[in-house]
Amino acid sequence: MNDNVFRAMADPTRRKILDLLKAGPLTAGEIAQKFDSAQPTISRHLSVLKNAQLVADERKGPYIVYRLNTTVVQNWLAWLINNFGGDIRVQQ
Amino acid sequence: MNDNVFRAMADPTRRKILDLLKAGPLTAGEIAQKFDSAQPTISRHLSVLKNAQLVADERKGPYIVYRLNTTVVQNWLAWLINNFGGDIRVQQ
DNA sequence: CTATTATATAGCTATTTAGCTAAATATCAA
DNA sequence: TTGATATTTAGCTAAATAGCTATATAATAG
Repeated sequence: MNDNVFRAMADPTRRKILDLLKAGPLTAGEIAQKFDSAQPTISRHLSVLKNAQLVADERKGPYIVYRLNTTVVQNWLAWLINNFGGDIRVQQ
Repeated sequence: MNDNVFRAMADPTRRKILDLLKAGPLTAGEIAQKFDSAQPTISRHLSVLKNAQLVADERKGPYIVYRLNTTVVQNWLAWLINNFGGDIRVQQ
C-alpha cells in the first residue's frame, strides 16, 4: 500500500536513487557505482523501491535496467497533498 | 533536517495523529484515547513528531496541548513537489 | 560446457524502533 | 504538604532494517 512508499522514502540513500533515476533509466550497476555502499546493499535498496513500486525493472540482456515509476510517485504526492496539503492546490 | 520528517511520516500511527490534529489542537491524553496503544507509546510518537517539528506542544495547566505545525508540513510538501513532482506546480 | 560479467539472495551483526510496564515529573486542589 | 491527574522518561523485549561478505542465479561469449 501507501505504507511501503512511506517506508521506502524514509531512507536517504533510496531518495538519492530516485533522484538519479529522474534523469533517465539506469542499470543496477550504474546506480551502485554512484554510492560508497557495497553492491548488494544497493541491490536491496532497489528491491525495497521496487516493492513500493516506486521503480520498475526490466532485464536487458545481462543488465537490469531500473526506471522511475512516475505514476506511483505522482499518486503518492497527490495523496499527500490531499491529506496534508491544507490549501495547497495543484495546477493541472 | 528533512530526514526527521521523512522518518516521522513513515509510521502510520504518527500520520494518523497528524490527521487528527488537522481538525485542531488536542491534548496528549485526547490523542492517546483515539488509539489502542498504551498511553506512553503515543507519548513517544508525539515526541518523534515534535522532534521533526511537525507538531508543537504547549503546556496548559496540567495538560499538554499539541498542534499541527502547518508551516513545516507545507515546507516538506513543497520540497517533495520540487524534488519529485515532475511537472506538478503549486498555485501560489 | 566453461568462464566471465551483472545482479540478486542468504546469512550474519549492529542499530533502530515500536511496544509494553513501572517509575518519575509537573500541575493543581484541598 | 498530600493526593490526584496528566504526561513523560526509563528500562526492557521483540521486530525491523541497513550494512557487510559469501554465494547463488542469469545471461552471454567463446
